[in-house]
Amino acid sequence: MSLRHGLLGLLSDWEASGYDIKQEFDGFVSVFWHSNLSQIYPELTKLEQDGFIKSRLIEQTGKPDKKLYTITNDGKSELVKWLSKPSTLPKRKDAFLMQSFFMDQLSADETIFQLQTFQKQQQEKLTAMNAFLAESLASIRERRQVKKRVLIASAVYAHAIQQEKLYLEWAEQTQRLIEQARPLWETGEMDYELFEQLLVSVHNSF
Amino acid sequence: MSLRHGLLGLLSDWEASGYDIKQEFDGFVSVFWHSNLSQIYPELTKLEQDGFIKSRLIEQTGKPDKKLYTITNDGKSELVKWLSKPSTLPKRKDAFLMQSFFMDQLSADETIFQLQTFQKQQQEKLTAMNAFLAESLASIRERRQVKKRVLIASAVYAHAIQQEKLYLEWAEQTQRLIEQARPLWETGEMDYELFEQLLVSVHNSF
DNA sequence: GCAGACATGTAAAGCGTTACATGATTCT
DNA sequence: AGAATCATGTAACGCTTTACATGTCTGC
Repeated sequence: MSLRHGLLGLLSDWEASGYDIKQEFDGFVSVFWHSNLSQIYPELTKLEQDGFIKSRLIEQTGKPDKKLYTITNDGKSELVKWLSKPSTLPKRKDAFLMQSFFMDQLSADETIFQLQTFQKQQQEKLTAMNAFLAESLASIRERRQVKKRVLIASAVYAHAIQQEKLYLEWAEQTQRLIEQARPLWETGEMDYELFEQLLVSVHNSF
Repeated sequence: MSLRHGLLGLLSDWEASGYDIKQEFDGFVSVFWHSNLSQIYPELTKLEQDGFIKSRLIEQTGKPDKKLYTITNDGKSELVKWLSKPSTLPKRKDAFLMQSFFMDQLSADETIFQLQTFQKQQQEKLTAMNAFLAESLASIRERRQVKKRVLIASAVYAHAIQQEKLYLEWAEQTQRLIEQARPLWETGEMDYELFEQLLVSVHNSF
């Protein structure tokens, strides 16, 4: 039931089309949610049928016509109801961490290569996110836009950046760990003292 | 296609039943994946049909009989094939961050209450995770278990703990942020200088 | 006596992704 | 000439969750 409430949330302070909403899901909102147009359009139709949003048709020339949605009072109270409900802690699904977990099945070089590939992509993502936040902040300043949503959005995005940064650092650290544990990968065995030392270093890294 | 490979990964160094695997999904593995028995059992059946795993029936008294699965050579090479493939960056879906993003629709007190509720649950989770890691490390030491999987598992788990800790700290920080921005919540307006200052503090928190 | 651990499954409903379908305008 | 942007949708398929179904033993 989260896409539903995500749509209501976005429409709670913004008149938008399905297409507009998709842009947000690919931009700012992507740090905590995403969705496809083929899911968004039917969900908007359902929300309108339930009376939580209503639409008006904008005829355009040169571009296809579009439907702009706004939230109704019913929709707003449904949103507030959802916001007031304590949410269960998010359950993580992370295919890359899962891959990492099983990488004892690969050679040391292959393992490090995989971590490096991830690291590069992650670094690019972080750079883009930093640029995006800087740009947003600049635009907020320029327009002197004092809004609650703007403040929270910054806090949420800053947190997302920190998360991604931590993940990047982990990928770097773990490459060094595998490098140090090379004998274990190469021969399947290792001096217990060194092993213990590595475990301790992992434990102390936080 | 990730549950499939998760099952192969777990069976790659362990003979286990569907029920055993579910225990792992609720324990250690839960930091990066989870699943239900009603999904695990059919998937195991499919994997066996595809020749990636094979089973033997253990007859038990007092308990229901159980099927223990082991990985086949085909299964192992399928796993390695998957492990060697670079995975796309994980896309986050986090209903609580989404709620937070829209909390400008609640009062300052309600917003802080929601963050506090999350904080408490998150604190409990972290405490449990710390205890779990300490226990694992103790058991590893006791059994002098020198294994690649053990080393990676520790690194993965330590990272998961850091992630959760960061999230907890964010919830604490954000409560303070809302507190400082109370005029914005209460009256809808705020001194631009103070607002800018808050934005800068969010930006500098990382 | 009842809850929980052990153990395996099926069925239905809900959620999410990918592919298909259309069509004008603008940019490279 | 071909790709990208704007704009809305349907259909098929796959993945995930929740509910249903069964039955013994152990501990409170």
